[in-house]
Amino acid sequence: MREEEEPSWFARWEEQLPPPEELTPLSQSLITPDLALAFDIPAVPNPNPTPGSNPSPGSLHTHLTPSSGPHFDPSDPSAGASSGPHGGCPDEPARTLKRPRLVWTPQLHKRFVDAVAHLGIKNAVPKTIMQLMSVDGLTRENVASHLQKYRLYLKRMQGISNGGGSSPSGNGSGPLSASDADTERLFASAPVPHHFLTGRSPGPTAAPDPYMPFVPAVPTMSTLQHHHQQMGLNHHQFYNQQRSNALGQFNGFDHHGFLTRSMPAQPPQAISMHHHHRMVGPAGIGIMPSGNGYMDELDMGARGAGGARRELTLFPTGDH
DNA sequence: GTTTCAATAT
DNA sequence: AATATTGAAA
Repeated sequence: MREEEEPSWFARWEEQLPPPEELTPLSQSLITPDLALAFDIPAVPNPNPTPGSNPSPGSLHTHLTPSSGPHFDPSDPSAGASSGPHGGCPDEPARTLKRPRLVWTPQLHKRFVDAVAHLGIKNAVPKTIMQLMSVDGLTRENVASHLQKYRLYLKRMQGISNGGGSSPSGNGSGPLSASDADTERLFASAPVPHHFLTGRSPGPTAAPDPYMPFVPAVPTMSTLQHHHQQMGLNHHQFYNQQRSNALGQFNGFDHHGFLTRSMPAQPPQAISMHHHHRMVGPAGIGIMPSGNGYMDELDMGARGAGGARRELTLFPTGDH
């Protein structure tokens, strides 16, 4: 890809090759974890970082998916760093990397619900929701998938409130238990705007909902979707985006250096806020005595007192 | 061509 | 069960 090659480059082609250790992590991504296991490749042996000290399950981030995707070999510090001084391979080999599956933490879900609430159910489509949430690393399909499930949940809720006395789990025949699902807990962790259930949208004439979360002026479709390719972002969002770039490009880990070098053990998956709060729970598993079982420390955290919204990211951060 | 949505796959 | 991926329809 560079045109300034010497005539005899072929004599020294080896020099261009990256050191072996830079190649290793790639192999991990090229084969599925299953295959790796099947062939006894020690690629992904131990996702378990710190067994000793509980990373506090009550903690806000660090929801490690038990069997999440690519793991970055902790023993390979220089992994993924790539593109040395030569700049041989400038960027994102990561685009093709399979990203770990998203875990919808209550915080994430909260943003989701807020976004949906402000768009109105009619305008709430994956792309728009995603934009409003402005969580970097979050993809449209992530949202689409969640939205699908959320709609089912809402439908169930409607069904209950109208007709029957069945539990939200939709199991008509079942007793009205609180459901066996985590889903219930997750969805219960965020208030469901009433108009969601009535199926109408909070038009301009609608009664003032208690929802006026972020973005002072509710961005309309028109507001959102112009600007060039990079997508319509309102000023707030644009601000947020630009410092972490990505969104469009992301797909892999640009932040590799950090990921692989600094905190190999950090689940690349969890969601983190850019602040240093710590729900230091008692040694016991973090069970918050709140009604719904979730602390919503971030409910306030999401919005700075000054109105500035903190960035939410799926990437590991220095958050310690 | 892009995005949504429901179905289906992991 | 939770999320991802797919494919038809908008």
